[in-house]
Amino acid sequence: MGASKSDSFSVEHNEMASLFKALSHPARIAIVDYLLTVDTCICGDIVNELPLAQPTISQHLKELKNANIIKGTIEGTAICYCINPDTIDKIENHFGVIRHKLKNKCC
Amino acid sequence: MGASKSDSFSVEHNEMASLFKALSHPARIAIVDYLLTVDTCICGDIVNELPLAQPTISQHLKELKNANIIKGTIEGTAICYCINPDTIDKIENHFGVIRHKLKNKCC
DNA sequence: TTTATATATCGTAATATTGCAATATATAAA
DNA sequence: TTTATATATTGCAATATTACGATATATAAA
Repeated sequence: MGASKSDSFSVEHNEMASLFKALSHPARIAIVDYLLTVDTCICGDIVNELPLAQPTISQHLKELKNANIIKGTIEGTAICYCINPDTIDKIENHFGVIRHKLKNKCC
Repeated sequence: MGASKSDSFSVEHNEMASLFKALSHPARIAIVDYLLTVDTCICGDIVNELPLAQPTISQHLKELKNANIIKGTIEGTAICYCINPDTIDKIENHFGVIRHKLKNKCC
């Protein structure tokens, strides 16, 4: 085997797992962090910020985009990336539910 | 290649990535969800709840334990698993910081 | 049109993850 | 001690991820 049995789980569980998978690599955490640090959304220099080759960064950006964690809009030759607040909401909400359920627990 | 270049990233970025990696599989999301659903922490029946073989579940539980997302204490022959609220705090705090930074952004 | 710059895609090697059968371990009950 | 029950570990095959060189694409400037 090796493929995860995603068909066996609920849509919601799969959705949350996909979101977390997109955030499960330090380079992608660093990208999100960097996008939040710079003042504007015009971010053509992610490649210079991280110790990875350009194709590798492009691949990580694609995964973040596919997971709807970031959005990219074309600005001339560069691409402007920024965080998608809706997805952050979704994740925060997930932990809000966990927090709420934890309140009624023995530990 | 294939191994992620974790040495090249900050300890904090690696830590957050590890937490998300532990949550990046639908079975592990389902386990956390189930632990929050049952009334008590005595949870010997996770195997019956999920469509996976016992060794597979054991492996997923181990990953959640290694990431400090769940704790397990021995209760006779069974093991009592429950969520570690401290780790939930850590993740919520991470998104709190993101949320705060997003407030000062253009998009 | 040519050149420069920014990003994406392809192909591929190295490594990691997933899932499970078989087996081991450990405690409780008989 | 023997048997039953619960969980962990081992070993391995199938698949996924990571990283990057080479190359493609696309827009801007010269």
